[in-house]
Amino acid sequence: MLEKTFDPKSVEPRLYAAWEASGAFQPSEDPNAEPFVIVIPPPNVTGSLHIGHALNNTLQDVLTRFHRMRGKAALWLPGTDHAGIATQMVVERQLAAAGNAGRRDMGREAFVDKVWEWKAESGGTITNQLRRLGASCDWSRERFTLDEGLSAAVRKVFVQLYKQGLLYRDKRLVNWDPQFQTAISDLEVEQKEVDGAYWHFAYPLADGVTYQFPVAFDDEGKATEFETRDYIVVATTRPETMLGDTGVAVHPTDERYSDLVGKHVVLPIVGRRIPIVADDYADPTKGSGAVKITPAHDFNDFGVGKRAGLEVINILTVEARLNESVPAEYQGMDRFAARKAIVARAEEEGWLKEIEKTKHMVPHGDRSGVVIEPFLTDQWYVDAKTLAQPALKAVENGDTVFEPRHWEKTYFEWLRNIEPWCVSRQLWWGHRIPAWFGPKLSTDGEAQYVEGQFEIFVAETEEEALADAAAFYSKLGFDKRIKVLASAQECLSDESYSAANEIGLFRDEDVLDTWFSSALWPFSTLGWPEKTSDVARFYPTSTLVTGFDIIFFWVARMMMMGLHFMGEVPFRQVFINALVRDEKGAKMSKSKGNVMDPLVLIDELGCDAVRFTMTAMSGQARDIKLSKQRIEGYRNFGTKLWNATRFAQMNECVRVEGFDPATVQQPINQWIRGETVKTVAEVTRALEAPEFDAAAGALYRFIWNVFCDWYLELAKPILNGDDAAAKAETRATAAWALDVILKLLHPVMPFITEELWDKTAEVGPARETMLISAQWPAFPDSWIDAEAQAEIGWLVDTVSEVRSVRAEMNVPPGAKPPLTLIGAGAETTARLARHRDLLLTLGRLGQIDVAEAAPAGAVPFVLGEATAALSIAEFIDLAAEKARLTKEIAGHAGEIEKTNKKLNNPDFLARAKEEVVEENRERLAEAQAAKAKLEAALSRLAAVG
RNA sequence: GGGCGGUUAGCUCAGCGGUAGAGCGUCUCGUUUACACCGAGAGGGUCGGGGGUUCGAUCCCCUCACCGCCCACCA
Repeated sequence: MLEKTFDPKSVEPRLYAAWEASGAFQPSEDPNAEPFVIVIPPPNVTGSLHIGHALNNTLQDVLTRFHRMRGKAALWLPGTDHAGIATQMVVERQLAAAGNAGRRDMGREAFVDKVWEWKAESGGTITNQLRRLGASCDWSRERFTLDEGLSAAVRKVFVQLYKQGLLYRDKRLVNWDPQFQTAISDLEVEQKEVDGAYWHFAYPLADGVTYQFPVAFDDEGKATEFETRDYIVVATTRPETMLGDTGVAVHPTDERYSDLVGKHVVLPIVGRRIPIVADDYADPTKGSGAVKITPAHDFNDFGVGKRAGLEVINILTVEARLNESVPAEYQGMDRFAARKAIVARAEEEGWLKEIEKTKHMVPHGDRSGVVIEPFLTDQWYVDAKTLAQPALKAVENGDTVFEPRHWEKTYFEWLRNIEPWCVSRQLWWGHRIPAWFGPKLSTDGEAQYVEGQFEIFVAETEEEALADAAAFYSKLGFDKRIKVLASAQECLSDESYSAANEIGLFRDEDVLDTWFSSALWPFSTLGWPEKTSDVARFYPTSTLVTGFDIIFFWVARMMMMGLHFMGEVPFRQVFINALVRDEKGAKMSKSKGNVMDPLVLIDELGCDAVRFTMTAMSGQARDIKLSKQRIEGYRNFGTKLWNATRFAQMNECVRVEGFDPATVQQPINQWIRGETVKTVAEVTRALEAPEFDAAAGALYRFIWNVFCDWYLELAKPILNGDDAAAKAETRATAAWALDVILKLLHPVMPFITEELWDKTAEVGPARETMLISAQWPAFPDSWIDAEAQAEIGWLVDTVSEVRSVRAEMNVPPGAKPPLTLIGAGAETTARLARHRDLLLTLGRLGQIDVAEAAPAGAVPFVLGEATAALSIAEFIDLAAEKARLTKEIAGHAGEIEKTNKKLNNPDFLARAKEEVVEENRERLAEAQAAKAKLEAALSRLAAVG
């Protein structure tokens, strides 16, 4: 006998181990089995399972289990991401906490070793947590973005893109993160609104130049008053950058300044003469209309500088301190300290004209949280624009479909406006860039280094790079030995070249953006570039389930790389799941303290409850507001199923070998057979779509409101009755329906269903497989019996009406009043005869009669063509009953009026579909009949009262 | 400044051209031998405002308002 409630804590680990041991997580080897493949969005190896993972991975597992049960070769391929910056940060922090040397003191090799050590110890956290969620991943295929095979894939991709001209090195402004001292991509920059100011500076004109500046205007906006100025005003939100100014720009059509173009100003503090140039970028309506230009530290200014041929002066160090290009007193100063110092100096010297407080958007690093600096460096870029074209086309023509569809717009929008992707990072933890630099040598006469310039050799291995270099240099006439040196410094030293008669190469120090390796995930995990059977069988994958926050970071890039290297989309469908928020709709964050830990929830309420909640709520477009109460409700749902099974067990509802539901005779069994078939169809349809919430809803309603609330209640009289045949049939049907329920519910609630699958096999025929490997049900529509549906529908209505009247009239539960049917047709009379016992029990009735007229003092209600009357004279409250009847009549009257209006409208009759018109006619007739009956009852009542 | 969502019962959300739904909460009743993590019943909505299309609009179109998110180099 089952315990009174399900105990998830003891069951979950046991069943998970059993599933894994059974080999069910691995895809079927059957060559005829159609593959169904999901690659997991690899969580950061530093991560731990949060509620978003719980949602995302539940949905993936639901799909995987569903398709597995449908006989597909289901593969859910798991793995983790090395997460460059995040992981490096974690380990650095840990080193610091333990009082160890920092990474720069340790050196690269030692530090990277440390990270691997950390990974070996703690890297398994998240995958173990996925197991607790019940994730049926094929762990034998688990991958890591930095493992041997994936590294080979990364190298191959890098080299090929380079050779195809789709990956190149370029010197341009990048988003520089001074905290991590690395470049980051546009996507890793977050604009945040902060309090700031426009500081208006007056830059003095050089060479004694003056001009007339308008200060008063008439109604038409014409200048009426001028003042003579020997300065030009510029505004800035970043005063410290003025030390790197190399020009002032005004708009070419701005008459106020037209005489000044070509003149110069003398930059305060620095004393540099810098030109005033005309450029469309300057907006005459903003500020003074004149703008200072700092090409090395502003993306716009960089463009202006290029067009106007201005000097580019970098004034910052990698830590965003002022460097040696600024006057000595400011060197080494932090950028924000410098800002204050410059403003103070400007005020003191009188060239600070105004401070205008404002809020403005400032770029911040998404991981470091510090203000990003535009910084001029050499970096590697991927020509994303070119790669984006096939990725756009593939979604445009439906090779890959987003669900919900509207996310495609977001995808298009980004890809159509895509910028080159900066893929190099000045970090240590990651895929080291397979590029080697050699000296640029002058080719006329004696070998000479060309200062600061390099030849680049991109190759998958050092040997290849050396060979490439040897070929290259010998072609130029330098027949030297080529060797790889440890550092750039060594390589640059002329002595080593001259003395040893060799050319030194050094490998690029940088690593690749983590997303570079993630972009290859759908094929690299299958073994590419090796020609593995997995690649052949499982690419392209079926469905990708992920959050909208990484459509750009990940989805779009996988599309680009997948199409480019595999010639096919990486997945057929992208299911975008919502973002989980707290019950008030706020984003969960540790700092807000509103985080719901899925593992705690699993501990408290069971994994199945958490999973069902995630599935049921996944329909929400953008946000899921999660409350614990909701999860409790679904925990209760599990308990309900548990107890229904317990009831079945107590009543010896045992599965019968060879039982054929098609042959059942009892109306309730025919009926539940039909309801079961309908539910199978609906759940199957919903999971195919996938519409997870629809699947969960159908399961919930069927199991609770149909199977438990009605079928089991209707079965009770038979199960307790004397009709042995009916009893046996009902037992077998109940067991059958329960089996179907377990199968249908298994993808969403795997643990409780597997446990019940096992427990219900203690008697009856043995199970051939665990539920996880059982076959998904499918039944013919012919099993839906219209007559049984109608009959049980009538039964349910009758019981509901009786209960409703009893409750409204406050009839004590113990009272067993008689019920009289008046005007019942042959069919109703027959149904009554068949289900008399049921009606007596469920309606708590004393007896049921068929009569010509209602007995005196009976409370009437309409039941199809008949009227039913409940004899409860002793409990009747005349006023209450009058009120009840009056309200019912009013309801029907409203209905009649509305329907009449429609049916009297010739346009409606002429244009509406015939079945709609017919439906309205029926509705009218029914309402009229019901109203008449109730009115008669009301008048009888009035006569009595 | 562009783009995308949302606005339906007290709360959280389904529905998306033909009689407004669910869960939770509320109220009433109930220890009937599966389940109080339960059962029975009830109340509760001019489907954000305004136009339009249609025989008919919560659903389609336009417009406004409010909420949220994403993208964007404006001093």
